[in-house]
Amino acid sequence: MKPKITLKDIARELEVSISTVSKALKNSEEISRDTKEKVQAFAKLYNYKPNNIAISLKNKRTKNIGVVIPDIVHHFFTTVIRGIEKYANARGYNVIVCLSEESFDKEVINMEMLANGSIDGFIMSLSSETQEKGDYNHLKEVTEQGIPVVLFDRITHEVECDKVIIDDELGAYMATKKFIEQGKKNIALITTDDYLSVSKARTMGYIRALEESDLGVDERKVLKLPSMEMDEKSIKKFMDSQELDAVLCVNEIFAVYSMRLAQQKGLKIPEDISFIGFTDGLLSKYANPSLTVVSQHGEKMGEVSAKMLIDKVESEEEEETYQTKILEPTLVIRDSIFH
Amino acid sequence: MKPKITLKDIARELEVSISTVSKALKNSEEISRDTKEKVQAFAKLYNYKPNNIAISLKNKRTKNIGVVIPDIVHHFFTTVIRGIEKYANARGYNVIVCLSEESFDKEVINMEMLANGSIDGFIMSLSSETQEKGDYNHLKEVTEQGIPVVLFDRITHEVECDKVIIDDELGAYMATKKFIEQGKKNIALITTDDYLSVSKARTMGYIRALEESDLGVDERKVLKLPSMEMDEKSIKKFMDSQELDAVLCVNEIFAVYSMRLAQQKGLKIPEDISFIGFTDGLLSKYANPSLTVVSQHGEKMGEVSAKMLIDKVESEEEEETYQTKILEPTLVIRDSIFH
DNA sequence: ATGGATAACGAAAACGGTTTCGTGTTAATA
DNA sequence: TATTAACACGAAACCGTTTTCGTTATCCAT
Repeated sequence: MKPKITLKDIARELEVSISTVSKALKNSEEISRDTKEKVQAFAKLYNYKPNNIAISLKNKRTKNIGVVIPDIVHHFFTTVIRGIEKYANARGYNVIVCLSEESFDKEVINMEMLANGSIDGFIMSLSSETQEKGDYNHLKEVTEQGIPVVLFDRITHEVECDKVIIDDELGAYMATKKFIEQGKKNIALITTDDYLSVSKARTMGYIRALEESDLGVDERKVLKLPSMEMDEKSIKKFMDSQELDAVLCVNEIFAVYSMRLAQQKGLKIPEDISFIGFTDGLLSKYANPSLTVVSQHGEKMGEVSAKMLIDKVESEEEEETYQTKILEPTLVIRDSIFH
Repeated sequence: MKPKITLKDIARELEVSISTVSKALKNSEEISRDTKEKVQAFAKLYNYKPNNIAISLKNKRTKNIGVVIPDIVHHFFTTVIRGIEKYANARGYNVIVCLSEESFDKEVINMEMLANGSIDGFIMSLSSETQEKGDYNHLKEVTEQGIPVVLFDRITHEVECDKVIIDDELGAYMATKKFIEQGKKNIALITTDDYLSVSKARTMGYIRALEESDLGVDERKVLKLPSMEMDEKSIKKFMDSQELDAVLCVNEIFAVYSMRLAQQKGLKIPEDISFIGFTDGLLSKYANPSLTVVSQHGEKMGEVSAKMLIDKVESEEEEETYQTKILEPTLVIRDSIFH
């Protein structure tokens, strides 16, 4: 086993001071050509690499960014992470991923762990429990310490920080409008309780589209589940209780499942009943029929979030000005609606 | 903005030395009750938390583990990460995720970045490019420096380190045998080139099952794609070229896609043709019909990997003894085969 | 009064770097 | 020859902890 070599080791071997070695490796003008060459050759030979931790301590910069998300086994979050990771990596940053698993306590603990010097900033999406409680003190504490935070997707307006969201209201509006244009009359919505910021916005978009049309909103056509967890019984009961010809769902799982229920009843998709979901994941692409979705552009969202965070981390000024970037959703047309 | 408070700050305010503060906070016997209470009260009041970086430098322990995987937008890797994260977190470790994106160079760069003090050990799954090249020097360098490594799923025997895999050969054997038991005669395999360790093992299991039966192996019934990337044309051509009554696929995407091809030809699943895939993801569960799969137990795999790594990191002795854990795959029966 | 034990605390080194500010030597200039 | 500037390098502080090893002061026994 050959352990890592340090500046001190090089200094000792070459009989110069540590400062000289440090400067020589940085090609400082202060050091003579001779010495520099000697030091650099020696360093290369023994594969010297500076210790990240020591540099972090000195610079008060870790080049790590903390990502705290509710779940990783959801396609959307996964793509966001990929976007963050790609962008951050290109700028020399590493990504520390922590999962809150929709739990307020875990979110708090994770943030506290990371806030003590492990990271330069946070990118996060709130757990459902946090949004339900409406308690954002852990976020406020972090921002008060001067640690930059970027909130994405599941955000709150009670914390002053940068934010990145897609226009969920618009996405739902576009989808609902599409149904209306295609002559659908009984358009249902399967969503979750309003405390989830995204569900609330999507519900509003659905309502706006219907109110703009002659159809109007029928509350019986809206199913609000307690969470994003799959709840087969409630969906089945809902689907069985009425005649529908279009269903908008806040995620792809609900959509694919309700498509199957419709198929089991012998309905033809999209002729008898059409479906649109949120999240452009594998499921949508390979479902049968393939599912039309409102794409949230997760990877783009991750990229934008990472850029905002790193820009703030690296900016000298302490501007207290925060922005909210709103990305446009797009409709990815597939076979679950008319083309 | 109130910046983080340090030992030095407390020492100055309370007019004691830094050492005294440090000891007082650790409840050292050396310090008088009075002083301890004073210090602890002050620390609590100002919410003192030790700086992780400083502690890391001192202890030469970061409490971070590096996870390097080819891709994160694959259900299997995602579940592994979740397993790692849960276990590591419970033991006070954070997880730094780096994506190689199936690229050898990125894998090398990521490892070099992390190996300079940022992490206490690696958990990784090899990129396809690395397995294709067969160049494992980056892994060897890391282990030579005394940094523990755990390889999972996509492993190599050329590196001495702990390993965690599922018995891919057995998984494919079980699946193929199931087809045979159900009277299937023309059993195809859609896999990738043998350089991917998992594909090779699965192909071997498929072959063993067939050879044990009267059927024997027909090379025309085996499709080897260049990578795990979806290749619709090749699969379509393969499926159209012959009469099959069962198909085993090395992932769920290939399986779901070929199921759809069969359905388009008017074949009934599972009566006319049955399907089994690898990876128990969303797709399998919500496909229509739902897909029978060989479950790889990703979360368990992550947990086991994390346990092995952390145990090694925290063990004093430098035992040079490595183990390979082989997890048993299980068949998750769904509607794409007879029940 | 002297010696030793004990209690309570501080100084300083160490972790591995970066960086500021000398300092000694040499060579050029007055 | 004396002064000075340039050159090449080293000492030391610093980042925030932990930890070892003193160093006082007090107290008790002799």
